Amino acid sequence: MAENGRTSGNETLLFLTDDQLRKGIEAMFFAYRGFTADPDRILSDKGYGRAHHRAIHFINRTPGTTVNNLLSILGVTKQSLNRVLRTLIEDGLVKSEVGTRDKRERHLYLTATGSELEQELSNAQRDRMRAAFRQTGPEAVAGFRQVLEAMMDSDMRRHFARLKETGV
Amino acid sequence: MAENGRTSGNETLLFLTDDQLRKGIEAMFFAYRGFTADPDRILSDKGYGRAHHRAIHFINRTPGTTVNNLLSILGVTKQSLNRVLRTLIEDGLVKSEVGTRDKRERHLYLTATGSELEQELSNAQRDRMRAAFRQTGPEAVAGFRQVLEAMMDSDMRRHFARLKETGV
DNA sequence: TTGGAATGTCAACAAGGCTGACATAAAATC
DNA sequence: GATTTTATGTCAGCCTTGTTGACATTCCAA
Repeated sequence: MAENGRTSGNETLLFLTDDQLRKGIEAMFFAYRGFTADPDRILSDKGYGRAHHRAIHFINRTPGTTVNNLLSILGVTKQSLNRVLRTLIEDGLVKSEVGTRDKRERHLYLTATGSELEQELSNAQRDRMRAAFRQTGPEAVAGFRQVLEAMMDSDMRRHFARLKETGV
Repeated sequence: MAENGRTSGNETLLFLTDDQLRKGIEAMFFAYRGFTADPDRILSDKGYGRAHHRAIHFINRTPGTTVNNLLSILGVTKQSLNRVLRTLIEDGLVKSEVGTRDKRERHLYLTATGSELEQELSNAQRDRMRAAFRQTGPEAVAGFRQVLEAMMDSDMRRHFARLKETGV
């Protein structure tokens, strides 16, 4: 057994028992399904998938971002991202502009149509998150955010922290 | 704009601004990657994927569960689950027993080998969760769990609640 | 000038979702 | 007893989204 909920100082930490940790794990599993359910529905109507949503979300968040930066945020291969970007560009949701300083780079932006879809997706996702936040209150929300941030890999935490500063 | 962080009663709810909600959304995205990262590494070494992990996890949690029950927890099609179960049974990680009362049903159990893998996976996942819980403290953990539960679809919340009672 | 970085593209493949169709056995119902 | 429904398995085929490997282009930088 890896953990019994007690520290060496004999202080009982009930929230660290295997049982509590398992509940946290299962909560993450079930909640993530809810988290993606609404956008998934909207996307599948339009012939897109979760990968398109992710690309659209982060292009919206950091307009003009390069492909490489997006790759490192999304953690996929360039071939995989490229397939998604190609369809989004073909469909006129994303535009790709050759860099001025460095012409190798492509800077990515949402078009008006792309922004519309982004709004639709993020409204749906925010609605659910808002309901959950409202229902549980600010202290729960603070805890929620703290635990999630502590659970990230350091690379992802870096991206998250950078995005946090870019407020609306 | 869908939300401005104020109620009709003019009470400012800073944690409900679009910006706060967006941070919650991005936190979920990045944290889920961390959440699955360690098991994914272990699984890919053995030629399995996340789908196998999910099956193994819930068979371990409710030994003797039927295929139908597992389907409803996992939210996939029987064809999809069957493919995963078949390989797990062939590889001797899961055993399937015909029901005694209802002989149409198959009851699923982990074998000793299956239990070993389950332990390895859940230890890895718990290690990360434990580190995050320890780092943030019991109040944050309580909030984390509350918000996640509020974010679930009602079907999933039902499953979650049922599993919660089955303590270790 | 040469090396390396950023990007794109082509091909092939795998996991794991999906639908639809069909088979079987057993339970439930009429 | 006959019929219908349920639980499960299986086959075939499709889609999305991930992977690796190979190769071309462009262009910055040493």
